[in-house]
Amino acid sequence: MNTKEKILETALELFNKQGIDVITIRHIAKEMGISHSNIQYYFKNADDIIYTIYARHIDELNELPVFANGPAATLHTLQESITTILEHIYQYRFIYIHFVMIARRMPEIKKVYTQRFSIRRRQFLRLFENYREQGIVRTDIPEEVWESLIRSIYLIGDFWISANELTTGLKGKKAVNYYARLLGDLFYPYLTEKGKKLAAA
Amino acid sequence: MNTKEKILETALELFNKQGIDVITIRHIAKEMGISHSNIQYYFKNADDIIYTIYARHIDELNELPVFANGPAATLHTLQESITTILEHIYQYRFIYIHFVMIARRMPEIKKVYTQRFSIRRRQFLRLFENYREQGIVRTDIPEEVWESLIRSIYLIGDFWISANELTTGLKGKKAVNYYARLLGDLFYPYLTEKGKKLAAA
DNA sequence: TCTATTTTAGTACAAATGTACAAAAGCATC
DNA sequence: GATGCTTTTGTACATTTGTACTAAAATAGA
Repeated sequence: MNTKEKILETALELFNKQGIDVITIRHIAKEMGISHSNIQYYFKNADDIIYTIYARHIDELNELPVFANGPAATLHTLQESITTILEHIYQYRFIYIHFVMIARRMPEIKKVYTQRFSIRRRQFLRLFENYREQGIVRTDIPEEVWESLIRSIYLIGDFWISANELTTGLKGKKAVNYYARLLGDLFYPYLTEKGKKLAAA
Repeated sequence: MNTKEKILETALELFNKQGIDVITIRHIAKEMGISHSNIQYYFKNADDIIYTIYARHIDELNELPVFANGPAATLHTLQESITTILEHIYQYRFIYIHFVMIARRMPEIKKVYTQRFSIRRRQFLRLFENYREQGIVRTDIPEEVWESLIRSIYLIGDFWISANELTTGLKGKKAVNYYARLLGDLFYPYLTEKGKKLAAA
């Protein structure tokens, strides 16, 4: 019904399927059966659409309990949170495939990203501390290695979409589960005996 | 002197600096002070140039001792090999920033990539086995976790360039060292006491 | 119903790009 | 110096894209 919403919906679909390097305002219009001028009425250009979609994605992520209330205390809720996040990312996968290109064209996106990372980094450090206190993870790991782990988690979180398209080629839920597990496995060698039991439970 | 070589050189420079979405044959020609028809004489189009550069990069990687003779036996030579590989990747960074886009446009690249991965995967599995026998890494890690580690290593190896541009923003050698260390740290929790001592030595 | 506002469509234009082609210039060989 | 091959240039054309502008259609409020 709502033209603006339908434009965003169609754009997301086409961007995900074919990429922002191929899809123009005119393609979106043709797909919708409207004139490209009509799209221009709502969005200045394709970048404007991309930015709107990106902002929506970030808003949705920020509304997730994990980010709103801080990371989950137990290993299982953490794994569930990861899966939920990856599901959201999969829905907006074109962003991640063209992340650098988008960030180059729209510096605000880079700024927002950097801010988010520094917040999430602190959340993760707190979480690890919590896990150490609970005896779930090892206490003999240097601080810098935890820092590296966080970086690696976010690197994988941001680029598993690209890696999947390049190699594994999984679709939808299968892709999400595969990479949620990959992120889980990243954690494995940090677990104590107690942690392993809790994770297996 | 050699026009063809100079085209490849200039193209690499411009692609690295500005991205393949911005740079066309005409830009490369203008930068070189020659006509675009001249470039067309050597390369059918921009994708042809990209493919040639990609092939050269892969050839260079394959000539590295790590891949020619199999992975390094000691932890230090492994770390050195990683650094060398990342240096090569940095030189050809545009490929990694646009990896999915390039692979979509040129399916042969995807094919070559997949083949390479399956070879390297086996090399890594052998290396881990070797390390277990040497008592450098833990023997209580499930097979699937080692598999996941390999995937993670290659995911980071392929996309640290993008992550760096998005967040850390390091240049040249600094970027290489930072991410070589990140990959090294990924290994840390797998090390035995003996392994840690060898790594610190 | 009339009017003003919002929404949609049509068109037109400049700039950029890929591509093709012919001519000119350079160069080596006879 | 003539000949043939390689390299380089200039130009031209169709297509695509972003952008601007005007007019028509739809809608809401009086």
